[in-house]
Amino acid sequence: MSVEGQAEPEKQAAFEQWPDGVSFGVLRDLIGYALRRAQIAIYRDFFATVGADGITPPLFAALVLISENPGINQSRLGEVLGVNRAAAKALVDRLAEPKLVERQASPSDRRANTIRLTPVGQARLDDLIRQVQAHDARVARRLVPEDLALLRDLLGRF
Amino acid sequence: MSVEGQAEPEKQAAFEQWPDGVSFGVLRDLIGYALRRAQIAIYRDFFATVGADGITPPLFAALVLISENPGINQSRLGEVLGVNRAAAKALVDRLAEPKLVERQASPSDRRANTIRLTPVGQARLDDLIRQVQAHDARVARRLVPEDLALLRDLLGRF
DNA sequence: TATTGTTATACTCTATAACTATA
DNA sequence: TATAGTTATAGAGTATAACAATA
Repeated sequence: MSVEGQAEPEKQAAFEQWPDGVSFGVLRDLIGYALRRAQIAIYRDFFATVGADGITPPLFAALVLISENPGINQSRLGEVLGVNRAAAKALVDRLAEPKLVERQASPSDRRANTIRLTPVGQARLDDLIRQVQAHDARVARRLVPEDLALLRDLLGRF
Repeated sequence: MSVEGQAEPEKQAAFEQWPDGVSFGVLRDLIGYALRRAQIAIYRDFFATVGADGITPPLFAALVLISENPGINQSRLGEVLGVNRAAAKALVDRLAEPKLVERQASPSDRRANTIRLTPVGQARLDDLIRQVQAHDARVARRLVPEDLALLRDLLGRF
């Protein structure tokens, strides 16, 4: 029921994995496209769960990697995440702005920064990890542990 | 060997699936992150194969769906692809500009456009399908058919 | 009232290219 | 020469919000 004079916010259409009544042609046979559709479904759940904090999947991954590898530099962080230096800098900027991470001059290489979490960042990450784990368990709820192990193995072959 | 006065274009660092020497912490256990890494690897191969034509994975998917469902309207196309109306319009615009698809007024609903491939678009898609199938087979080269069937089933459960 | 398409706007993600400082 | 970080720029992808036309 809409309040007079106020439009309802438009609801996002549900994402059906393979809707009926439409032909997918060759897309049905492409494993890359099956992966893409699964990813869309997972991202939607991620944003519904974690997104309110402004943390996106790439930012979450960066936070975890910085936490696990304190003192890592930006270029290496980018390599590990699969993005270039400029993109890695953008990620670190977005985490540094709210003071979740900080840059320090590297003692051994005056070109490089070392990146590490602040105490606030670590506390925040601890919370985020709980949220993301709940999200991950929810999207994988139809997979038993053996399925998950198998899936992990198969995905590792790309 | 660089020519004097000309810098080499910077090479993109290779994307190792799970590089050694760095700790992934909780990321190692999140199935959503395993999916994300597989997707990064697949996208890189897609762009190396097909990207020169300016066709991206979402545009390719839209082309196939329009081909398979001629006369589909933009809103429905968006629903099927998992994007909203505005994003669906942007995709159709990008395909209509080089005349791969065309909009026609719907005879039954004067609000709606029907979208279909042009002959040029269909010929182009036929070529693209060949390229994308080769790409898909290449990225899945370490998976036997039974693995692929299994993977498809597992991905369908998200 | 609800839906289709459109427009305006904004943000994330990512790349390329060129520059500075160091190595 | 090569590498780390930075800056400027650009483009893809996507969302929200509001509007007009039509259902």
